[in-house]
Amino acid sequence: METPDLRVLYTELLRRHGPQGWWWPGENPFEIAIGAVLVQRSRWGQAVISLRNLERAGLLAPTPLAGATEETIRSLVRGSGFPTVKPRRLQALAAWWVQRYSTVSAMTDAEARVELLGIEGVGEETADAISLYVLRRPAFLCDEYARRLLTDRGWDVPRSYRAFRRALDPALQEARFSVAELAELHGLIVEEGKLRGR
DNA sequence: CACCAGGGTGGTT
DNA sequence: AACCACCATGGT
Repeated sequence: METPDLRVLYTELLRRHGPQGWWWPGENPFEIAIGAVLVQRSRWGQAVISLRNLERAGLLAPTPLAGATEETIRSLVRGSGFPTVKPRRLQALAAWWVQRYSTVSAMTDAEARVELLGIEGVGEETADAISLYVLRRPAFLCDEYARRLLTDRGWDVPRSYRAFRRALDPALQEARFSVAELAELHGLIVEEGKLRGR
C-alpha cells in the first residue's frame, strides 16, 4: 500500500475518540519544550513530577535554569531517567532559549527546525514536537504510535525517523492540515495507541 | 524478575 | 544511510 490518506485517518480517529482538544500539556512554551525533553524514553507522569520539582525550585524559566548547577537540576529531574544526560540537555535548551529563541520568528519552518536540531538533546522527533506545540508551525510527529498505527493500516513504514518523515510528506501536503489539526491528530494518535496498548 | 516508556548521541559498517 | 551500544530511573 502506498502512503495512507491522512485526512481519512483523521476523520476516523475523530469519530472514534471524539475531539480531544489536544495540545501538548504545559502552561507556557518553555515548559512545553522542557517537558518534551524530559519525556524522552520516559513517561509523561515522570516528566510532570520533574517539571513540578523544577517549578518549586524556581527553575522552570530559561535564565534561572541556564544558570543553575547541573547537580541541582539532576536532583530535581532524576525520576525522568538518564540523570547524567538530561540535565545537560535541559541546560542546553535553556541557554538556547535565552540567546536565540527570539530570532526564530524571522525564520521559515524549515530553518526553524534546523535551528532546533542544533540544540544538544533535540533530535528529529523532539524538534517536530517543539515546532508544532511551541513554535506553532506545521509538523507531524513520526513517533512510535504513528508508526504502529500506519503499519496496522497496511503501510510499510520506513525504519528511520528521517525516511518515515520523508515518505509521509506527500500525504501531509495532500491533507492540508492546519496547525490546530496537526496538534489534534497527534493527540488522537496517542489516544488510539494508548487505548489498544502496542 | 523481566520488560519498557511520547529519544538522542557518537561510533562503526 | 543504516545500524548499534549506551545512556538509567521508576512503573507494572
